[in-house]
Amino acid sequence: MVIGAGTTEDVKRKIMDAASELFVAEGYANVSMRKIAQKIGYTPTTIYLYFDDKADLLNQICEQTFAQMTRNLVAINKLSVSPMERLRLGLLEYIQFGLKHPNHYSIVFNSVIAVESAEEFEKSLGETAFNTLRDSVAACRADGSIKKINAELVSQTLWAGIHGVTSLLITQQGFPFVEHSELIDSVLDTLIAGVKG
Amino acid sequence: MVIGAGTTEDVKRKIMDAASELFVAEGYANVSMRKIAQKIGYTPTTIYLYFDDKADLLNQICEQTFAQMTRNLVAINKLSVSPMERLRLGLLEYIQFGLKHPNHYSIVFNSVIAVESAEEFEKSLGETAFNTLRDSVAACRADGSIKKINAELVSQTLWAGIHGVTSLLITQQGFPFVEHSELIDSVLDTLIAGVKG
DNA sequence: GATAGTACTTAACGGTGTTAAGTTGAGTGT
DNA sequence: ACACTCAACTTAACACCGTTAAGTACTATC
Repeated sequence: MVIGAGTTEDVKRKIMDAASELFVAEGYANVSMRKIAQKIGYTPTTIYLYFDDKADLLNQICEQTFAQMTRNLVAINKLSVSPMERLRLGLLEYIQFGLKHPNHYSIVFNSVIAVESAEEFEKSLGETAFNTLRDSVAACRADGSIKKINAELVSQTLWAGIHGVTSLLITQQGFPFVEHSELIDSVLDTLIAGVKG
Repeated sequence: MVIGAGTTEDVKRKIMDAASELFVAEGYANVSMRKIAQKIGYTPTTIYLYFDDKADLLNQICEQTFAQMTRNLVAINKLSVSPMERLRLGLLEYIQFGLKHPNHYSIVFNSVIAVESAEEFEKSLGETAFNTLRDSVAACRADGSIKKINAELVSQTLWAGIHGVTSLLITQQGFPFVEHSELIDSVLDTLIAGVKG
């Protein structure tokens, strides 16, 4: 095949689509390579022609999803509103995106990432999204709406806060939370009030 | 055996101790029933005489661990310091306990808890620990150091914050965090400042 | 028409959680 | 002393899992 490349990519795409669908519907642990293969009419071994292993397949699916989140966050940072409003919108988008993709979110942020592969891994996924937060905080410091000196510390504090509420709402579904939007607003209010300094 | 009852409990204890040790050392996913059994010189099937299944075994181990956390939190709430100081000490203890038992913490708070069993589950684990937070917040409201009216909302907001930093420090080990104690202090300062109202 | 290489499958290895059925041995009742 | 019961534990197996080495079939090129 000379012009090819289309076919190979098509199969890879079909695998990722099928895996993603099962993954969202049944959760990571309940999705086997055999199930994915069966869904698209292939043998399990075929998947290994396109992905190193199950973790690689899942990582590529998550990377794809989180690339979308980063695009959303970058778009928000370009809006013509005050830096502080942009910051709040970005934090809210992070939470809402996590709640809309709970399985992906849990894979990326609720499972322990081995220290060895962390440097490369973070470069592609979390780090790029986190950079939009860094930018947003820097803009708030530049216009004086945040007084604290250590912008990195502020950014990490904010991340901890929004991750906390996102993660709890995903994992502790049986807990008697107040209404979700009320809790999310409260977390954002609290973080922003606390961070202004 | 007439006075017995000791033996049965001893085996159960041995299983839990062996499982807990492996669990902490190698992580949940890498601990098999066969490994646990081998460690104490029994056959894997013996474990099923004392526990429903692997999840039940792990849950009972986590329950035991988190009972200790609750005892620590209750003790802190009895200290003769101001309600606000007690609140902060309790929040700090939660974070430090999580970081000291990262595997247990991840099982309980970083994996999705099925909605069906959540009511009973929460009664025993999270709920009792969370109640110490509710008490502490109520004391702060009573003495005027927290002005916000909705104490439940304040408690849940605080939980989201401390869970966030605990969870991130456990799972995102490759991320270039500032020094842990600095980040933890920042999260606590931010939450408390934001929550006073 | 032989050659090379791509796309995919067959068959298997070593592992997993879990269960039905069997064994062993100690305590009880007669 | 002998049969019985019952608890504690094991043997053997089932149905799955992720993964890999080897093989097949087809297609494009020389």
